[in-house]
Amino acid sequence: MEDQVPLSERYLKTMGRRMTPQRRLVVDILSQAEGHLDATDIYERGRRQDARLSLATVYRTLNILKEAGVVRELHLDDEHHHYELDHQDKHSHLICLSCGRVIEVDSTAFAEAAETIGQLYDFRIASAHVELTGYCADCRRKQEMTD
Amino acid sequence: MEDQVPLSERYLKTMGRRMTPQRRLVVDILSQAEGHLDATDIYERGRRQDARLSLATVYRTLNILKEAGVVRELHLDDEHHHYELDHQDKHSHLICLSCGRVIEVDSTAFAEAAETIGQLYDFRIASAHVELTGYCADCRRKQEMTD
DNA sequence: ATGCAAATGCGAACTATTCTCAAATACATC
DNA sequence: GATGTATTTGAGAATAGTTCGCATTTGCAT
Ligand SMILES: [Mn+2]
Ligand SMILES: [Mn+2]
Ligand SMILES: [Zn+2]
Ligand SMILES: [Zn+2]
Repeated sequence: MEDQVPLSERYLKTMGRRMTPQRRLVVDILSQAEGHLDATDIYERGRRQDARLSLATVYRTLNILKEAGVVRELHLDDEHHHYELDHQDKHSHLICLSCGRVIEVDSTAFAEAAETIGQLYDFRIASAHVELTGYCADCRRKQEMTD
Repeated sequence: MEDQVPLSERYLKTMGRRMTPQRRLVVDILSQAEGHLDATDIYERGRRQDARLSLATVYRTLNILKEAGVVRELHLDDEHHHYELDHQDKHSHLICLSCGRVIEVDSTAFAEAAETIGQLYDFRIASAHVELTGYCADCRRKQEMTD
């Protein structure tokens, strides 16, 4: 689960882009992260290793990695985006509209369906992203109590 | 395809919220729209029928309708959100990272998988949203020509 | 009809993200 | 290994989507 860096470098080269220490750092941080990081999280962690890293570079890097299909941009809430590496095992997100909790679920079935659709529409899928928004069991229970 | 209004009203009541002319108007605009509207689209169309409608109300209404599961918030690009009614036939979006084109595809299969997952995790799904980002056939062709 | 919590409008405020541009640097080529 | 150039970076200013504050209005339960 460590070295996503060489792989990412290949993706970048394919797009005619360069590998830089800053980009290496962002990929590295994402590959070591447990959860979903936002741009500021990445920026703060990055500064610990490179005190001159700028936030603009973080954003630029994330956008490039997104276009390369290396990174997924998540819309877990409306405040800002979160990011995760797109390689790891296929999973999707259940997002509770009430408490904001994010439950990760396996989505092998979704991934297969996506594959089929991609072929059907002659569309090269870089990233398949399923968001199921709704209400978790806890919140529904609380809801019922106030009725 | 017309009167989504009574249905929406029921959803609102369930959440202890009121039906207002402004909310009626937003639902009505969405139900008559062909494509995906952003907040400003809705605001401008709304002003034609109610010259005092405010943009803040449009945003507030969309957020409430989203929580009620009446409206889906789409992340078609990074500029702003787009919205569509969540009732109509199940479909998903292929979003080209190069040209921004949005292709609508049937996703009955996705919807069924979502249903199963919801039950498995005891999660009441309000909205299932599949975004497949990647590169459309046209853009891939253009890409190859510049290599 | 009455009362009150909820919703609206307006502008100001917030803040995530992008832009600008001079300085630094990756990397293809020699 | 040195050179040249297109790419990338950092810093801050600028942009723009979205939310907030508050006085006023209004839906709707009683
Ligand atoms: Mn995840
Ligand atoms: Mn659509
Ligand atoms: Zn919840
Ligand atoms: Zn395209």
